[in-house]
Amino acid sequence: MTFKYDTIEDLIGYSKEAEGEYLKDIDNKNLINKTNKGVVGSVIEQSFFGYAANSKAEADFSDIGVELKTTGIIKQKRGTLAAKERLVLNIINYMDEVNRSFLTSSLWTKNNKLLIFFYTYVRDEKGKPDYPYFQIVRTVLHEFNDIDLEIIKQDWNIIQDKVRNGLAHELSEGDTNILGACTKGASKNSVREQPYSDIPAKQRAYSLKQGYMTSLVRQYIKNEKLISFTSPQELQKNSIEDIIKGHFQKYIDMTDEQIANQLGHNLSKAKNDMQLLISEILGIKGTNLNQIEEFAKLNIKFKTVIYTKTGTLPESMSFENLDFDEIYNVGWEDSSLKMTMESTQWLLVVFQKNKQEKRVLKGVRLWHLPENILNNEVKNMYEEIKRLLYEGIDIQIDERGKYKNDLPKSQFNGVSHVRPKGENREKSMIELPNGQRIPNQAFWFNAKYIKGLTQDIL
DNA sequence: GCATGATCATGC
DNA sequence: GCATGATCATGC
Repeated sequence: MTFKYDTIEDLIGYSKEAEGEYLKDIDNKNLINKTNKGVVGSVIEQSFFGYAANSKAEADFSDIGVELKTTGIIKQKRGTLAAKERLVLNIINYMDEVNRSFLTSSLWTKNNKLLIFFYTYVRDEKGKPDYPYFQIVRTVLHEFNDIDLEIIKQDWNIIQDKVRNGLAHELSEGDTNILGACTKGASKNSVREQPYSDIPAKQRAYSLKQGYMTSLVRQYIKNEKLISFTSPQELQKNSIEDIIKGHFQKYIDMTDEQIANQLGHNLSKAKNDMQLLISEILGIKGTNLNQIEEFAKLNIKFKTVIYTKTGTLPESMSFENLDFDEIYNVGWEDSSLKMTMESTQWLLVVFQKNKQEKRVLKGVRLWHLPENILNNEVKNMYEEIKRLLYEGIDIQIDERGKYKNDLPKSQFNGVSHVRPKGENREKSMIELPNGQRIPNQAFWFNAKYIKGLTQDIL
């Protein structure tokens, strides 16, 4: 193989020429019609750069230490941009990687400089990917900053520790923050040997998680500025969760008013007020949490959990409105519900009301939905909704004008349910794919389930 | 106390 | 004008 790029600058310079181009105009080898999965990577490698597909261990542009990657951007409901998926890096050879240090790891040697082609992932009117009209919007040489690097090192060590303890078969993407160990292979049966156990482990690859990729989209495409609340030095000693907990520690057992007073913050009824207060607890004034670098990169969202003075948890936890058109058309694996639930970490901020009905901070916890709950209870609920959309939902109106339906209730599996959420009746009616009309519905975690996750904090 | 339907208030 | 966080209302 010969390369015409003697320096990284040359390579970047040439890559910039792809910006604005549609895939159909780059594809001079007619690859779009031959392949589909990974088609963007193939077109960029073979047509734009003109070299043959490879799966070699060294970086794609090994002379200058650069690995080529392509990644899709989607537009979300409200117009914001997000990464379509995690970015998959190299496969983890458990037998070999376990003997390496971070700096000599396959991860670092292959991926420390990434040339990323961001493209818009668009669909045709049938909902299928419209490959010819994928557009390269930005090409970037991405290097990890010091904060990213410390978090990635922590993540790499978490993965290493599991392998060293003979637990490679128990690896899960939820274990880590930026660097994931995602399954990779033709089927569930794609397994590999691991060094300290006889149990075959699923084949996995390092990945940059979706939340992190979305933060790159925001930085590189939208030119958003993110503000950091921690430092590389602090991250060398502590995990993100411990750092967050440390910031909250001195406010525990204070009411939200007392916390606000201490911070010189005026509590308001604004719905982002709790976000502003949490930002201030973390030492940043006047910003929503999504502008904090670590929250963006780790895809941390917050939820308040408010117990009564007697220790009951009256309210379930609501999430996005369900998009019934999507559920009707899209399978579980590609659903936005699965995407949201597997890529988000929730900062649960737990309060309990005191005798005066004031909210008293009891503690915080970083939580993500465990993989087995996602792939069983939540998936089953999704499939049940899908079944009802095909077979018709039983929608009734009682004598008081309340709508009743047979969508999954809290008894369905003890974890989640479907429940209306929206403005008043007139404004919240939506139409289902089969033409039925129903009040807007959202996804909820049952109060009991949330109680089980947080009760010990009281 | 719990389940479930309903809707307010505000930001984007 | 809609999405979303929060909470109310009602019946058992």
